[in-house]
Amino acid sequence: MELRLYNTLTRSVEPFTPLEPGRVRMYTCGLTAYDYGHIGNFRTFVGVDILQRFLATQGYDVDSVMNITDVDDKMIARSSAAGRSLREYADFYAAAFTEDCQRLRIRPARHIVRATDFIPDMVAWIERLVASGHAYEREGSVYFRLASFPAYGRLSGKDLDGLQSGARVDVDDYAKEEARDFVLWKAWKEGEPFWESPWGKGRPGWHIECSVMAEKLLGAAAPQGSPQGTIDIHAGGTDLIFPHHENEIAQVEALTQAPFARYWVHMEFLLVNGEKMSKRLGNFYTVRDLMEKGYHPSAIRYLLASVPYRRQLNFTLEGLDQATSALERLRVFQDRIRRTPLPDTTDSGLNQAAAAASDAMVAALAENLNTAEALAAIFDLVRAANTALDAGHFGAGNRAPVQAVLDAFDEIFAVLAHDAPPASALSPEAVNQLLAEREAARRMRDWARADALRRQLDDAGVLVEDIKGGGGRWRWK
RNA sequence: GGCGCGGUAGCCAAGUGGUAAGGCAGAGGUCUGCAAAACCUUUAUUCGUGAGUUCGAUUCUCACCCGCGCCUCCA
Repeated sequence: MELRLYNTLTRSVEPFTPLEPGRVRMYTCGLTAYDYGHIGNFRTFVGVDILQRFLATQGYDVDSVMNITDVDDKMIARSSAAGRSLREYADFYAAAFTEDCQRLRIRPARHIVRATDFIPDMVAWIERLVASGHAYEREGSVYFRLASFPAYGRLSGKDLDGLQSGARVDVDDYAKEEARDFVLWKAWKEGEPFWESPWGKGRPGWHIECSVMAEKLLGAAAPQGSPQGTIDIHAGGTDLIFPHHENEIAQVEALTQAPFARYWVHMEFLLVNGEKMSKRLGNFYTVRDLMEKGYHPSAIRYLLASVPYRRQLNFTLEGLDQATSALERLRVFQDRIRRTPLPDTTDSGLNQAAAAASDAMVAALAENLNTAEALAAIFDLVRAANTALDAGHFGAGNRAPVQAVLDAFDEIFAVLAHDAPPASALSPEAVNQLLAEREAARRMRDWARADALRRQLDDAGVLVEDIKGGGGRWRWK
């Protein structure tokens, strides 16, 4: 089914078709590795993950790149304050980022790249910008000459004149021709890490990193006959539209004379108590914070995924509780259809409902990734199937079709598998031992002992459910 | 001030020019030794406010009110 995507460039939902049939070249602005990512950051990455997973299920080969910025002002300041090298510091938070992505089941981009591994490419690109008159050197720094790129501002809808008058002058940037010009290469300052360049020691500006890595790994692979340098999708958080993505466009298009990206996809913000979650405001939760409070990464992912990406999501612990409960419903259902002994029959109406749910889910996702509507389709099927199970209509012939819908759902949402149980958890053997004792007590109608054992298991995080006719099941809470 | 997103039940949230999906929570019931899970019933005469267009608007138009974001590093 054809995907329709909102494109910031045109401010409308458009049918998506990649330049090269069957292959999507996509770049996502990742994290600056100066601290743990918070769940606001991960909202964007879960959104991107869902987009990429959906494209994959539609048969596309998704050639994706995500960068990790490993040199910037904050990192330099923090790493030196911590008495560690920039590289060491970046490695630590890059590893933490990878770990959090795994917990949240974010599939890694095909290429995860570090800015400092591409410095020579950045220098070369800046040299070309200087040579073509789009950039100039001042006192060892290089700036992009905005006056040379009239198309600036198209993505964000910014008025250039307004920018010019409104711009504040950074103390570092006194040498710029115009206040609105942005830095491509920063001259070295005492005590900072540096790389050699034609303009002396220094380091790249933030914006040039993404442009150059995207162009090297994806733009250069544009298919025959299409504009060189053009990629299919560029994604990131909405706050990146201006100035970051605007600057990226300028840096690339000034040289290639071709569109940098055909679709710009921006994920809306996560709010906390009605305000943007940000490191600066200090109102953030990391995945680790929430895990310490007993929440599961899969529930975090569910919450982040359940609100369509173009809508601001106000994060609350109550919302996370709700997500936990909703997800539990899906898991219990999956357990139920896997484990319940079924009669050798088929409820054909139910299989039709499964097919309808599957179609509705795909259609919802195809319409600009409407995850809320996709979930509704799944819950409709869950209720229909539970009703059939209760009534004894759910037969062996229904198991595979219904499970297939859940599998298709989880291929995108990736929430059904259980999280790793806590390290302190009882071993499965210990759990089974206690369950067996409880079963024995129940057969003896020793309810006091049975209930005590159930409480003991409950305290250890194991939820016990009896099944009619004897036996039971359990799960981690 | 400019640009953008949004205001739908207690909470989260979908959606359409024709009379309100789904989830969570609550209440009652069925089932259960008791639970849990599941199922059934129930919870918005109404979609920020006002006006307009229309046979009919939550959905279109205009105005206004409110929340948030970007305009500076930021997912």
